[in-house]
Amino acid sequence: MRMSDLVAEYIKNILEQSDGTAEIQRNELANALGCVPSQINYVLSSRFTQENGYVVESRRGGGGYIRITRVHFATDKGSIIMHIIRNMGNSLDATSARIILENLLTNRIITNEIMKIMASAISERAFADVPKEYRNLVRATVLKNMLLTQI
Amino acid sequence: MRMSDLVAEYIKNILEQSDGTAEIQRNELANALGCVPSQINYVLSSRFTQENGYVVESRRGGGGYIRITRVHFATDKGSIIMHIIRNMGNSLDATSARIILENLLTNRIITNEIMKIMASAISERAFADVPKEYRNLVRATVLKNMLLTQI
DNA sequence: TTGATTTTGACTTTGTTTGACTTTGATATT
DNA sequence: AATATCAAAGTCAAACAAAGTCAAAATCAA
Repeated sequence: MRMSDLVAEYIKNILEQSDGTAEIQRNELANALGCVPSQINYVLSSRFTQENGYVVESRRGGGGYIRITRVHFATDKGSIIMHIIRNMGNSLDATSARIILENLLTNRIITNEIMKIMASAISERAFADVPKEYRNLVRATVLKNMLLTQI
Repeated sequence: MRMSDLVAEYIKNILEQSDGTAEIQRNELANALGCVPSQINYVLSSRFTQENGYVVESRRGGGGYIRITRVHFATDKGSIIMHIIRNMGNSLDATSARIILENLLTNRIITNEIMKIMASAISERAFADVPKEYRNLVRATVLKNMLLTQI
């Protein structure tokens, strides 16, 4: 079996047993499974993606950690949001973003207040400092991140 | 748990219970929590900053003390948020952002849900596609935009 | 056989902890 | 009043403890 699959399985196991959240230490885990630490990063970025419903947070320095959270989308709301995330692609222009948010509001998946926060976060104005060629990429990533908190 | 978080929590606890002001003795506290005295200074300078609405005063010598006060120059949500926006500058690293949001939550200026949305929108991962030299600029702009919706 | 995926490791960045040394204020001593 | 002593807190840089990045090398699959 591939190392990366082993790592993925290991993390999924923790998620199962803890109902959705796994907090690991990169070096420790790498050591336990007998791989280099950066392998963990590879697995996280290739398998525990937003599209698959995972949120990954981390902190460096003493007492650092990597936390993987699985959002489970059994509800209507959840599957609608995941559907959007999966179909969004990795680039999103401002107009499409607005339409997505309006639809979410219309269908009462998110509240008006939350819609406004999200809209403000991914507006053209918010990305004024981002070089043009990256804006739509960032917009997609940021929106996916925010939507994942709503499941 | 990190020593620094422990110290921060301890101080915040006192602030809660005393409605806004904590007076400690550095050596005593360090001793009680089992850390070196300068750790306290580290925590104060990294977590209880002016931008986050804390004032730290102290006195050396016999009978010395450190007093931490939580201040809200304004009492309404709007002015507190405006104060933060004005003092943020145009660049903001992930750690400072985290601390600002944590403090907004602690002081009940924003709800937990909104804190999470904002945190997800400005996390280091959300900006993975943004060239490094722009990330902190974007983070500041995005956060300001989101905070403005809360006024 | 060639393009995608995985593995590896050297190097970077971030955040925390520690301790030696300095400064300041209060109190006791001359 | 001047000085010595003691009891705080402050500073700063080095050591430590994580995680992240990136690209080369190895492997796999079509």
